[in-house]
Amino acid sequence: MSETPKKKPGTLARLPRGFVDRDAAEIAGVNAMLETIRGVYELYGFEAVETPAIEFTDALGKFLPDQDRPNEGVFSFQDDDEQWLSLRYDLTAPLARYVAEHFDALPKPYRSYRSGYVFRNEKPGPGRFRQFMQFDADTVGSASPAADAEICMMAADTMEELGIARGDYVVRVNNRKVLDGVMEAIGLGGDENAGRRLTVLRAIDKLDKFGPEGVKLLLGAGRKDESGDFTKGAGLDEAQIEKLLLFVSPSENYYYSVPVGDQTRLIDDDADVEVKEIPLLRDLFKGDVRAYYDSLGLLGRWGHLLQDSPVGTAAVHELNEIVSLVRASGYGSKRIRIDPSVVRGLEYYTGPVYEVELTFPVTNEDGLVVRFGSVAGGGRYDGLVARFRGEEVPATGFSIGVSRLAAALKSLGKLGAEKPVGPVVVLVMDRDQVAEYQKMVSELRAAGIRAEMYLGSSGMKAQMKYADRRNAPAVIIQGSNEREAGEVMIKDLVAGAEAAKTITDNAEWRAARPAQFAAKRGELVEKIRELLAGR
RNA sequence: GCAGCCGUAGCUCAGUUGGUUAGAGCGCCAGAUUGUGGCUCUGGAGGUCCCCCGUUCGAGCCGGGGCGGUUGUACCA
Repeated sequence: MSETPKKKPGTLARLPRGFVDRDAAEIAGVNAMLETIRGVYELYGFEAVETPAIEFTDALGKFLPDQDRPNEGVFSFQDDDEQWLSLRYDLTAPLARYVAEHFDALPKPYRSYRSGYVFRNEKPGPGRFRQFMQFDADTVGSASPAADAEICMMAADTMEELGIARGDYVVRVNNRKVLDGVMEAIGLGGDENAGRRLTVLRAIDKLDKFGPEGVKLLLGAGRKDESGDFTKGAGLDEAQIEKLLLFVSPSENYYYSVPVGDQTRLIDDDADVEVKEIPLLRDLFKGDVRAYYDSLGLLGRWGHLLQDSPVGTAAVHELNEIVSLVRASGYGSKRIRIDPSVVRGLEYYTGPVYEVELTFPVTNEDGLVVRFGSVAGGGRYDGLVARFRGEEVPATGFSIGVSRLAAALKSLGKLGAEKPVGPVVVLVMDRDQVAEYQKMVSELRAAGIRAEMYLGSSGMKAQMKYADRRNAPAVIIQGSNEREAGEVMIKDLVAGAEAAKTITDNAEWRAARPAQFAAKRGELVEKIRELLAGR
């Protein structure tokens, strides 16, 4: 007795960082979300296909892990036969493997969708986890910008089906080849400048985060963050920076151009009216380059700036086609727009890239207002399947970050974050009557009503607390009194809680026993059904 | 990875110039109430003061190192 009982050391109940448990409310909410997304994709004619969570490491397009840091970025391990395997870090690379493996049997173009967990071995942050869910849709085997346009429209539809209002999100579109063309134009072409091009692209990607001033620093000498840490810049000169910023500065005018006869006409994005012809405009603004570009809108400006670059010109044409396709279907610039700051995945994208951004302020768990930013993204990856086959296979697709989007929907109140209604609980009043209680449960279950018998060993008060905690709609009480009368006592917990709000006195509370009624034992199922139907 | 801030009960946090047995609120469990959720009251359980080393007669507090968390930044297939 004198000895204090030492607590056994035991195993620490803890989760590695970047991983989360999901409770019933969360699962229900996300499942509803997945069903909604699936509905939109099916409507667009996409079909389901799934691949496993583990692939050969090289199939994911990842270099083999080196000895010292085999898990840098990707969770990897060696199989019995010493081949390297990895947990997938996205759903696109595995799809490319799938398509390549079943190429002859698949209809092409091949539209498919899939959802699942992906894994990244990196530092987690707010809204960033090491295991998270993605929902992808891809079209493989079509090089047409119509395939890209379709994905963008589907992305917009998905957001609205999920309850995000028009104007609270935007699908931003860019083209990797446009960026390549610009690099060339400022003298950053060629293999020897590959490293600097990367730095420049990354700087442009930060445009909406740091603004033009911050990007200017990153393109030049470098930038210091608020903790005092310094990020080295791209080291461009004033003229190059000026040109780049002119190129990527957003335009108030969302025009796109359509050929009419041998002329090109500008069409206003939203109003869908013809504006003016380019040759006229060029004369009008002679001498004022900025004003001229502004009047052209983004695509007009780009077309002009890139007129000497074949790649850039082709890219602008692609964007023009995407825009005119989505406009023709009624998707205005509030929903889908060209945005110069979209860079994305620096590795495998080869053409149009897109990103879905939420534009409304989100209040996080700590009550702070944060910009939520990107919840989905994708683009064209014509080279990915080619890694498995000799020939290039054009493909485009996008990926929704389900976990992130779920958090945003929760903040909007569009995700059922309510605790799901629990089962009807049959209390155990007398231990020797367990068989009878179990029979009640069976009758309810046979009638399709969620029900359970209390399986613990505590007294009635604890059983009531249990039912409360389960969010049970009702409990069934049968003690000796009721049993002798051939009855059961049914207590409506929701109505009871409501009634109790006005009772402050303890004696009254105990005497009142609100919202409960006796029913004949034979009418149990019927009465419960009525009670639940009243909800 | 780099930089800043922070680690005391399940949670949120007090804790004096370094000094006896480390506290509060909330939550949890039980009783008041033979068989009724809430309120109230009473009682109870719950601590490696993140870890290790050092300084000291003495460390939750001071010093060094590590680990963990968080924020910014980098990376993001």
